[in-house]
Amino acid sequence: MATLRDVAAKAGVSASAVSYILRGDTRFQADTVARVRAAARELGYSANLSARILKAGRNGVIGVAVYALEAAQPMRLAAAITREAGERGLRVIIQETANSREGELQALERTTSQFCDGLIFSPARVSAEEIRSHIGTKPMVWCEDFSDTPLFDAVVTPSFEGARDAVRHLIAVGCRRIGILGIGVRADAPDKASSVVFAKDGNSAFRTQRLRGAMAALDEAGIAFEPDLAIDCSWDFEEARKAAHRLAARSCPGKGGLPIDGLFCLNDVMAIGAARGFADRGVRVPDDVAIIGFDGIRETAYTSPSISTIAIDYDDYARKALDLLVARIDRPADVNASSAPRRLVANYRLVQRESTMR
Amino acid sequence: MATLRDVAAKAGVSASAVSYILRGDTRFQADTVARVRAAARELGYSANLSARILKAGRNGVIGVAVYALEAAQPMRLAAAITREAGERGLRVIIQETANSREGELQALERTTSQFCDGLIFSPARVSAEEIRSHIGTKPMVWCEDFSDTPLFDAVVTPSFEGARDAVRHLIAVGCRRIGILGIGVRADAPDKASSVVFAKDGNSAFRTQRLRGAMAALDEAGIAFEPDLAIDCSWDFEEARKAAHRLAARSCPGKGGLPIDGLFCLNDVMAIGAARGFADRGVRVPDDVAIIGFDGIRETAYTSPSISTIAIDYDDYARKALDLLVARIDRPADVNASSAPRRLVANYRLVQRESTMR
DNA sequence: TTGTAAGCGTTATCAA
DNA sequence: TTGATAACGCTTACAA
Repeated sequence: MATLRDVAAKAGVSASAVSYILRGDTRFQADTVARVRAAARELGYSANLSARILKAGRNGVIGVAVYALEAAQPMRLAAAITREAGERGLRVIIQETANSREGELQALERTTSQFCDGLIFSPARVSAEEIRSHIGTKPMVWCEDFSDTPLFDAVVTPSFEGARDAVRHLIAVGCRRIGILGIGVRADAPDKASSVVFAKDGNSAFRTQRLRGAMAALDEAGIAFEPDLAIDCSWDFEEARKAAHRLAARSCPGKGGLPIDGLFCLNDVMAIGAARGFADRGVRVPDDVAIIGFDGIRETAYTSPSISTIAIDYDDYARKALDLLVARIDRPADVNASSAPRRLVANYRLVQRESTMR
Repeated sequence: MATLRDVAAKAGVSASAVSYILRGDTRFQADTVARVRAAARELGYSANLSARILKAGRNGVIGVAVYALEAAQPMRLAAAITREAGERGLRVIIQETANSREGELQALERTTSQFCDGLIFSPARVSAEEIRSHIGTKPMVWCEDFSDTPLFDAVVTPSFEGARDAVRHLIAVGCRRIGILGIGVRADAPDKASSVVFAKDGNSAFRTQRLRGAMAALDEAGIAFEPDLAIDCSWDFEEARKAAHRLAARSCPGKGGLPIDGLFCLNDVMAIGAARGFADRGVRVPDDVAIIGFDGIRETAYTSPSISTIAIDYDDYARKALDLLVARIDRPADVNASSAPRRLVANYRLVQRESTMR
């Protein structure tokens, strides 16, 4: 492939002149500029980004690490970041962490971080301090960080508010016995009945936020929170489906034998799974149980019935993440080190679909 | 971040010794090796991959370019490649091309190609010659290339065989009036009725293959191909849904007013969309129309009804793509240039689900 | 068994 | 207005 020197030789100037001119430096003579541009075009020259980041410390590439390439929500965000970055003249590369500590460390200390000006990441298995020690001064935006003493800029989902609106919506369409699917019960917690429900793993404070938002909505409607209806479930289609099977099997003195008439799922994947699980057992959605999810992944519009959800505005999320990241990338290292981390909240809206149409 | 020199200084050896030792060279004294390893660990050293590829031309990273980060099929493959590469000690980065010429060129001449030892890619808007001129001698595996005179190694989906099996299956469950959804009618083709059906865009020979496979199955069963039942449709959920609406509206002298009793969709996304479209109109799947898709994306198992499909073995696909790529990466440049491109075919199997259970 | 030195393709400093 | 030149962090002959 053509290098700077090839272009320089062809245009009859020095390599440094080519470097300057191609990056838009204006202090060269018009005909020199023209010659260089022509030579570059003819040779199909394109700057080597590895060399560029090595020397200049920047190359206009943003790295995004996601826990799974096949998970709708993180890829929705990654796609939004790619689009938004493109409009700002930045390129994006994606890497999978497989939700493992090893995968996250790989992304941090090798691949992604080394090719990029900055990272967008939602770590779950590596602490903030470790991250800092791995990436040094390289800017990072930590998605969904709710730490009290954050080390990084963050964008977060309005988990509390969104969850509250979701449950308010269920109540508004007539639900009174509302289940919550996908809570994490801490293994060492005394009992679920004490209403002390915790996230089971890593940095999933947002799960707790969603739970609290749901409980707030119940509370304001004067509906008692029934710990029995807060159902532990991993955030996964098949698990949610099985959970729905169990719910359908649970007999109850009330009507229809079903313990609930509304179900708030802490994410959309579970909502889709639960809907499928109810369909398996002849439970009608929304007639017997209304369902609402959280995230706003595309699939919620495609299922039958389609699923109501708290749709996060991922374009807004991406915009905010890039604002934060680019600000740090553009800032001189010293002032960067001394600027306090900021936390921005993404927009959202409730989308009503068939699963709560009644 | 710690560099080779930092480690060398700490261990009291030269930088080259560190480089050799950390890459497993055995000819150093045991205690030197131990000192270097210890120093590297304490400093949290990790080789800079940009520097490495710049100097050595290799860094153990594979680039995958996909047309959309939110499309199930390419991401299924990207995930499989990531896993398989991980087992071989390689890392993977992903980039989106947005199915645009500009996006594909970006991936080729900038981002992905510059950070990687090789590329896995399914270009649609850039010709083989252009690609060659952009990436030079960098190895690439072209997914779904059916060219008669290939310039690159390729892995392909068994489109003909899979499609034939799909339609054979519809026939086996009793379908006789079989629609085919998602053909591309070439704008300048004389008429569809002449059975000359072409791909509309870029390098989508696999579409033609699927169509031919379907027709072969009809043929061997003695069922005449009815051009009227070959339905043009972009490979997209909403378009397929609308196509199903139109089919449901089409009156017919036969039974139930429906012109078809089976539908082969050239990919799964359309199959899911068509199923949803039929549900919208009260057409029962599989009772009124049996549906089968192609690809084997995860979502086919999740919908209601679940969708039968030709499930491509993407793990096998990934393995084959990496075999081809790694062979070229490991080969010296000269012998590489003179080895003819190879084409491998991925495994597949038919998965029967509710949409054809009858 | 280890070190020296050149160079991968850039960018940035300084001089001309 | 332009051009040498020295890095960036690494690998790899070649010397010692």
